[in-house]
Amino acid sequence: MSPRTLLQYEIIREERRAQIMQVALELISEEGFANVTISKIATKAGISKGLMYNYFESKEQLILEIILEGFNELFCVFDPNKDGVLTNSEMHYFIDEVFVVIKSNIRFWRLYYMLMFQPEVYRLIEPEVQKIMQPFMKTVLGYFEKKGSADPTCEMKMFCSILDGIRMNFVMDTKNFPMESIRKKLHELYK
Amino acid sequence: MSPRTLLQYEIIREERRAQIMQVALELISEEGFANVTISKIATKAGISKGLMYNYFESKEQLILEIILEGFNELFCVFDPNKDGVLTNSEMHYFIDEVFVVIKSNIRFWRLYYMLMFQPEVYRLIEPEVQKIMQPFMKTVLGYFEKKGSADPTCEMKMFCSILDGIRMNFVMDTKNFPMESIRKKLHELYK
Amino acid sequence: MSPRTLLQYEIIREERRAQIMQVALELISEEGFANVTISKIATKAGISKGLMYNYFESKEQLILEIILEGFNELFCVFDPNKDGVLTNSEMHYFIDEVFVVIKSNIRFWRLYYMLMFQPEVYRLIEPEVQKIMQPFMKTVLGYFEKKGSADPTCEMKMFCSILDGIRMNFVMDTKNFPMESIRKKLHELYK
Amino acid sequence: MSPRTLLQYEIIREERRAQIMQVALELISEEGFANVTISKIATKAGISKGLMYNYFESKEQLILEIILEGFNELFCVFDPNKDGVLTNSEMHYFIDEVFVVIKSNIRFWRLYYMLMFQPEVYRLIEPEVQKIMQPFMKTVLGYFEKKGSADPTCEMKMFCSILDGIRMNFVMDTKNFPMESIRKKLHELYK
DNA sequence: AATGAATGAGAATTCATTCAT
DNA sequence: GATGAATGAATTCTCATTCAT
Repeated sequence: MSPRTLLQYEIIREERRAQIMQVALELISEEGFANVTISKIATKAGISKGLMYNYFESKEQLILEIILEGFNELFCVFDPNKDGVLTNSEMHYFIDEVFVVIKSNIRFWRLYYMLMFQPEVYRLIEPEVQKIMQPFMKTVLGYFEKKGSADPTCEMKMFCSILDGIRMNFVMDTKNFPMESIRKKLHELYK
Repeated sequence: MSPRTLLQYEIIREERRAQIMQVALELISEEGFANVTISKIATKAGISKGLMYNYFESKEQLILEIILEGFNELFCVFDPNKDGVLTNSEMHYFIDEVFVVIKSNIRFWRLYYMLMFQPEVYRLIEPEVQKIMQPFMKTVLGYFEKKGSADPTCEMKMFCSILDGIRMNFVMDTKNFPMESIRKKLHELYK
Repeated sequence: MSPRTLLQYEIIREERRAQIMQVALELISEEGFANVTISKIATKAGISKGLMYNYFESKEQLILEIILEGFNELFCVFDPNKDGVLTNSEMHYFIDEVFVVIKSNIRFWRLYYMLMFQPEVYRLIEPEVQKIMQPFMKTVLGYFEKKGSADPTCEMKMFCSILDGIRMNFVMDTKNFPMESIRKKLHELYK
Repeated sequence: MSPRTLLQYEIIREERRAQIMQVALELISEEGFANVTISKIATKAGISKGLMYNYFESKEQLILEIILEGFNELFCVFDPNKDGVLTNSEMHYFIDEVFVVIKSNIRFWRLYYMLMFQPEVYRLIEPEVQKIMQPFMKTVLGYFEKKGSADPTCEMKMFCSILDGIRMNFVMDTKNFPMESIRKKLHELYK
């Protein structure tokens, strides 16, 4: 029989990669970081340990790729127009998007906050995080400057902290967190 | 010299315990959770590995005790008067205290947020966390109810989220976080 | 186009085999034994891992075939005439040939000495080595006997040792070894 | 009971280290390089795998230490007087010593020649080898210069090659190599 | 003939914990 | 109380080999 075509191999690879990343994200999200082993991921993905290394160079790389992919998905959302200037209505669109994004990817955010507090892992992703966060923060800063805030930097940090706090509490206890009213409250706060 | 009394031994023991816990907290805070071993703690504390087990049943127990002690220190602060009712000025005293508490024990809070996102560890401390947080949240809830808030639960969750967000960003990047202006901002927000 | 004949297939097959062996020899010679994997050989040879097993039963077999083929190439040289008797001038022709042979296949000799010191691999090739070396040694022994040496066996072993030492030092540091003057020195020694 | 004294621990450590190195050298010598695992060494030494790492940082380090210790034992022999000048009688003392040294440590020399042909391992020990070999070669070079040799460098390389060849053939087949007559032959050669 | 995904056995290494002294 | 040698289970990672296509 003839061998698989390159395309077929490519498809298999992409599916497997996605599957492994998915499974790894689930496991980390559920069992915490330290308890997830290559073995567990492989078992849950229904493949052998060895095959993991056909798709990812190392456990570290796998984590890195999961987190980077997660960030990449956020990219478009967090940069609504290219001039980096937020109008009032865009600010509120922004806030809504924050809530959409977190609700649609709880596990990623759980992983994100896990990593934030693991210095040795965070160091790995810091550059990427900065690359995404910086323009976002700059845009927000610009917004407060334009509004004539007395201390725009403080306002911006406050805004980011509030978002972090909300996200954090939401991923910690998804069921009981009143996301919808919090969203409204936030709109009100930045009216 | 006369042999030490039982009391003296007890005091020495307690000091040793406290020292070990202190060292462990420092190490975890600096090097992250996964990289701290019993060996490192023992070395930094100037004792042998074996002796660690004379003071703490297991590594898990050591962590648990660190976190519980940290919470115990917060107890008094977070329950200013026994009726659990906050006046306006008490609320602002409260806010100030939050900032004092975090600034005076950054490492503890770093550990706290580390553990928040480690499900299997968090499970261990959850009861304690609840025991401390519940009265606090109830008090805050009462405050917003008394103020006639339309959705006091949401207000309370928002308040807690904001505090978490601030603490989190502060412990993540202590040097650059504008703690003082954020504190003022917060007072303003809850005027 | 007409399909290839069986003969053509056979030729292609042989060429492929030879190429794989060549590539393997290069890799082993450059990167050492332990670091050469079937994967690397296949990649460098431009074929798939799987196909390797179409040409060679196992990694061990591949090594074996490389070394045996190397020896086969030496056969003719080391047995200049069939009576096994060396005249004086043949002895010197011999010495020259030793130098020609080693210079023309440094990598093979490097592999040869690698294997000499890997008992478990050497065991595999020992019979072949013996089959080639024995007549050679016998011939050399005869030479010294005919010359009336007091201890021809010792002379023969000495001669072989010297050759080994020269080869070894040459393959170890090809660039700096004064091969030509050593060759002359050797001729002088056995004048 | 009182704990062991520092001296007692020191003694235990030194004995264990020596034992492990001894066992490792034997195993490598008998089974070849690639087939010796930490597991095998531990088992033969009657200890757990884990304990190996209490004594040696890594497998690589263990090898390195074995080879360096072997070289250190040779140091004194290979530098008979400090001026680095060999008289005729010293040269012959030298030759005798070469034979004494190799006969008394066959396994070390087997390991040495194994390593010579493993580029990736040899790189590790090359500096040490050079440090020991260089003065030796310089001394031998001086000897041939003083004797008025036409090409002292070539003479020196030849001398080294012969020694290598002899050592190599001896460790390869200790039983059948006529060491004593070869020694005499060598004396004769450099009369 | 040809591919490369997949396997599985085994390698090095780490570390919480135990234990004889 | 105090030590650190010793254990053993678990972890990451490698690679020769097989196999469906």
